[in-house]
Amino acid sequence: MNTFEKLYNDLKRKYGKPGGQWSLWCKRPKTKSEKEEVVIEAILTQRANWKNVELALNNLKKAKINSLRDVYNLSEEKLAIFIRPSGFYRAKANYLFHLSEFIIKNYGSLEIMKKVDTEELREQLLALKGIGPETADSILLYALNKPVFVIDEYTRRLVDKKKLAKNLNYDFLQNLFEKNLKKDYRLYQDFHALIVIDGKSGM
DNA sequence: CACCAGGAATGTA
DNA sequence: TACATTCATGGT
Repeated sequence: MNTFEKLYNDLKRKYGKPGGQWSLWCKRPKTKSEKEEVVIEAILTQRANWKNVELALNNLKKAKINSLRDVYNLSEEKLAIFIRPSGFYRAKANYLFHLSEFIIKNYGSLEIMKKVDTEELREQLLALKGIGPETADSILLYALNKPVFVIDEYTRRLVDKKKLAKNLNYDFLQNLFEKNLKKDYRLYQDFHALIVIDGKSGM
């Protein structure tokens, strides 16, 4: 067992199955609706406190906006009002609207989108405004069950602290984790969640 | 009251 | 390539 597999086992032993905010993202299998919720949350959670994401999500649910198609049928202005608590709301409304438009118009559903090659999907997502590597990979991993390892600030801190690498570049770290782990989306989902949970628990 | 959270785009040198 | 700034709300 290598360093990365050991690290996963340690975190798993310490925190168990990822809960709280992660119970949905790490749920398997997810319903169609749950996958779409993950896509929406992937945008809302950018540089935001999860509590604020929940407030925004509740606003959407109260307004019966539960799908990407619902989002696409809204105006950006109305969307912005609902997601206001998540911060950067004008920018996020714009990002989320265009992401929904992209998925609905090009694929119609996440189930059909999932059939496309992972690298191609990643390129397409990265071409959209407001979607960088972490958000793109979060959507691929948690909404489409594609085996791509998500890198974030907590991952960088952990890699730095454990001295697993000196280069903290996104693509480098992603490749580092992927080449040292079994290519399994379930492992990637839980591992990344545990890294964030561990990072937030102080220390 | 100051600080900051699952980022990403834009501007400057 | 490498930083600095901007976007914004609500929790602590």
